[in-house]
Amino acid sequence: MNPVNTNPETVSAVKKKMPDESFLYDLADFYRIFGDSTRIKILYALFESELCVYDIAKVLHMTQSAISHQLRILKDAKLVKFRRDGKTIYYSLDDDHIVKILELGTQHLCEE
Amino acid sequence: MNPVNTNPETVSAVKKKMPDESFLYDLADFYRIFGDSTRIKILYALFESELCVYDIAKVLHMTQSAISHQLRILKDAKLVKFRRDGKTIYYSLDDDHIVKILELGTQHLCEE
DNA sequence: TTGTCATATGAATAAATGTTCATATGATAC
DNA sequence: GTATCATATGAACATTTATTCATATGACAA
Repeated sequence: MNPVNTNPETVSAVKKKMPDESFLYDLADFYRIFGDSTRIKILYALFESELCVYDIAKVLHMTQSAISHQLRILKDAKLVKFRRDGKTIYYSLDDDHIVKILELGTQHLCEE
Repeated sequence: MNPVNTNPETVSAVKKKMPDESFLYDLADFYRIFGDSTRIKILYALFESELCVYDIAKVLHMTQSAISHQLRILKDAKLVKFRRDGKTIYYSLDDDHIVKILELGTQHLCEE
């Protein structure tokens, strides 16, 4: 049950260099947002043009409520921003890193 | 219930430029792997050094079984590779994009 | 104010996911 | 062969999470 063939020096060396717990949790939270196809689709849609909530729903063939819930998550993570025009609210991408992150993921997928 | 103030031309234009459904699902699946703190920790640990399963468990203060389950996911996604040395199996990072992706996430988190 | 449009949100449900526990596999030493 | 070490895996459980439905909010028009 208790392994013997381990390397204690390496373990403590790696432990020392590990980032803070809280940072690693924040990082995982950040990537989790990209880990849902609906949110990925919203980001790709907004990559082309700012869109109101109902138009995003039409592009994705989903309900307004489902889109609104996901936009809230994207908004909290500061991945999208919005502006109001009368009754309509237009959403758009809020960060240049997003495009780069999506591109790197694409690269990884295309090299197999 | 049925909104009137939408933009049909924009909707169809965005629809045309949207990537394939299957690609977007694959992309979400890829990012979902980064969206768990245990897997993020494993990746950061391997960033320093190749490690056997039980030493990863010691670094993260988790059970061997939990680590092994997560390594399977990372292996299937081709984010880690392994080599056998006798009874021991050493895991290491398998892709340069991983480091870049982790760096971009870090940048995003640090600019708030 | 009243009515309508656009969006947001709370509760409920169903599905996905991570960890634990027990056990299996696979390699080495005797 | 048997025993032991290192890792893998299946099933069960608990937690998280995405969508739906109904309803609330908030802005504009009449």
